[in-house]
Amino acid sequence: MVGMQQDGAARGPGRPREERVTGAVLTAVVDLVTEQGIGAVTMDAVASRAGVSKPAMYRRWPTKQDLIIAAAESRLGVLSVPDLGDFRAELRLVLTARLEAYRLPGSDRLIAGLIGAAAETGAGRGQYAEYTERITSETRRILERGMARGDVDPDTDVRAATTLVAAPLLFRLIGEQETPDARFVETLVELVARAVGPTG
Amino acid sequence: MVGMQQDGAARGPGRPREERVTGAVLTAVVDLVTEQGIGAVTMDAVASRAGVSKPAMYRRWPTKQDLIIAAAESRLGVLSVPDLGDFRAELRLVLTARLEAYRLPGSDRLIAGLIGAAAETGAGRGQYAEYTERITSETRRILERGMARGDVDPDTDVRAATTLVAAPLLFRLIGEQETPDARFVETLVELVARAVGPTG
Amino acid sequence: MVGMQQDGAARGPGRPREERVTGAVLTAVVDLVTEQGIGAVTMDAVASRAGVSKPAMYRRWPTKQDLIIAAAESRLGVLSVPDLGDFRAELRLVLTARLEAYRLPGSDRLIAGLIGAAAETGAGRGQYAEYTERITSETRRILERGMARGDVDPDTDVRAATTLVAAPLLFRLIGEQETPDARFVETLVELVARAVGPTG
Amino acid sequence: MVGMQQDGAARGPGRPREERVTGAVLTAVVDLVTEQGIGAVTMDAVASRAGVSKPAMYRRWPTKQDLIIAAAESRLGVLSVPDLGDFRAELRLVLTARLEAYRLPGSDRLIAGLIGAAAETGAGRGQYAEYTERITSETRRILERGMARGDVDPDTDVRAATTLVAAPLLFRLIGEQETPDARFVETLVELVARAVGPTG
DNA sequence: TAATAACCGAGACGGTACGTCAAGTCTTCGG
DNA sequence: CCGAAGACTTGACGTACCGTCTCGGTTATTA
Repeated sequence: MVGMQQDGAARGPGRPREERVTGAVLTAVVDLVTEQGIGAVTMDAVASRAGVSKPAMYRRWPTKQDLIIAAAESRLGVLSVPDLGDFRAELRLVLTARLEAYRLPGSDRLIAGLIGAAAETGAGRGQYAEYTERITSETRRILERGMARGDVDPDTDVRAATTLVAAPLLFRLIGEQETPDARFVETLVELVARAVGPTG
Repeated sequence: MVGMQQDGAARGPGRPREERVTGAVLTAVVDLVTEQGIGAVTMDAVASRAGVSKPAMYRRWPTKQDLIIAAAESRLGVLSVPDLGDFRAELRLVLTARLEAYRLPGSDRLIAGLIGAAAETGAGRGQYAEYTERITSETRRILERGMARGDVDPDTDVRAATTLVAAPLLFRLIGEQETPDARFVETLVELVARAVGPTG
Repeated sequence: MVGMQQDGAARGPGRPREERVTGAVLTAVVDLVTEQGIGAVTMDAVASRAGVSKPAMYRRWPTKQDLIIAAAESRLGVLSVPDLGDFRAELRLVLTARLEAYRLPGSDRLIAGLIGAAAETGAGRGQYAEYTERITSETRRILERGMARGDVDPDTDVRAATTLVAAPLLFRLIGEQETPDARFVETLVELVARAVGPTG
Repeated sequence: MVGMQQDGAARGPGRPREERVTGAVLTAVVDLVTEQGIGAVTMDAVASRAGVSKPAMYRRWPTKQDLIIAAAESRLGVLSVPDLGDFRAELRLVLTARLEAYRLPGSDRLIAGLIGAAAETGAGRGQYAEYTERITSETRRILERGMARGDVDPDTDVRAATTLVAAPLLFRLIGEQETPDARFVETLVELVARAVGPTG
């Protein structure tokens, strides 16, 4: 998270932050995006909807971008894929997890808003890259595991292959403006497996 | 284009629009984005830089989003790939053309701005989808040609494969915040060719 | 009038001006003021309502102020009071003529607009003063006639007295926002007659 | 005043308005009018000159008209004339007070702007009438006092006489475009005193 | 128990951009 | 040359949003 206090640390003096605020704000952002698009995500609108004051928000997220990123992350469980002994199966698990996140209502607009927000400032770009990294890292791990195991071609360019896996779902959601479905995931698994599978 | 008059049509009464304005404005947008990022693309700034008045701009593009979309489109030549007798070669040609467009300075910011702009209004979405269609249509054609020719698996899901081709370059540019290079294109050609190549 | 061609003069080459335009425009101004206030008197609105083009208007009245003054004048017949042998009677005639003009619907707004228009530019001020002069000149004449005749105090300051006569009707209309009536005129005649009547 | 908070009242929650803003803005309006005419009274210009933001101005005065009216009012001290035992003397005092206000530089343009502003909106008219009321009320009072005392004709129409007193100074300033002087006031005192003095 | 420190809602603040509107000019076509 | 139609520049309008700050008050930890 961005700008959040550590939990276990010894709390300093003064009134502690109300837990209520953080949750209410993130929920308000997601709801507003879902119902009315990111155009409706105004700091004032979020504050009003969450029943919270603006300073309380800015204490937690120093800019709007930070808030939107946090809201997007709150929809994306951190994924950890165990070794299933099979590249295809692990790949299917990764993509299905992403699919589920993308199928939540408003995800498309939230992510598009995220991209737009990152584009507006040079400042927000680092945080956005970090966000992307989180999306791709698990894919990289299963590719490497597959190479070690032998069901992925050992000559594969891992970074390129990772991009190949991560991009299509997002492109369908944002570029083609269409919510991806399970069939699409299944097709992708097949295509990617053939692309990086061991040669002949 | 958005809101532009037909060319050959008989002109109505009144003073005709000055061609100069349209070109100067689109150029100004692209230049501003390139030099200072979309944050600098203010309607006033564009007007000032193009030596044009704001009302003249709003007559052509009713909102800022429309203007940004039009500017992005003005950077994208319509691509037509001839039959080269080989799927790999045609695929390389398509991706290289896209690569060149993306390597133009400021393309990343322009496209990110485009996504953000489209996300802000329900209105802009149709135009954005149209923009995506232009990116993907040629790819679809060469896939179909390949299937007819026999160097693409006849069972391939064409739409899914199209997405697989179009997405990674864009993801690298926008998501990973990195300008793609020729090596990446080469790797992609190889991966995609193996993914959709004839089985066995 | 301002900026109008002489009538009898030898006309130059080219299409002559249509008489229709002048009348239609002045009527449109008065109607718009009456119905919606001077806020609605836009050059475009007037042109549209009169079924006339803007250049045609600007050929006749070089600025908006000129047009408004012309419209105001079109409501104010030039007054000429004959010698009635009695100051009170002549004064009553002058004030009644003004009363009738002021009672026309929209007169208050037209005059207030006139003042506002004159205030906006140093340029319009001369024309406005000329307009005021036309209002006051007849009053000055009957005062002088009364002094000669003997029913006005020969020591009267004519300019001050003229102001005393001209001002109250206008003040009631504009300042007190109330349409003056015949009783008010009668009272004014009495008050003014006592103010400037022969002493002793 | 227009839209201003009560003084003694318990203040509501939230950051209180800065007193500085109100004063600085009114001063800026008066200065701009004085130096360059009401044509120069732009909301942006006022804001810039007062060192204040536009929204801060619009929070206090919802339209430009309201601001101009408020600025005009800020130049008009509330007048209270004591019983001097003589109608002429009290009348002279009232008119001299008005004269001084009108002689302040820029008063003519400020008042003309005020009339124009009030004319543009139905909304502003109430406030303008209130402004006029303030000008005339003290005159009404001294007339009534004079009637009680006996140096004013008991049959005088008080409202008409009030108008007779208030109007000429303003007409000279606005209509005749001339700053009134002490001699004019003296002449008016004499004329009005004869108009309403006891008969016979 | 008192002081202190950080929190809370409410809402005003400066700044900046938005999209609109009006005035007055200019350009095309046709009469 | 006049007319209608409509685009053009200039410049102001009133609004919206961002991120900050100032209030009066509350809630915890420390002295």
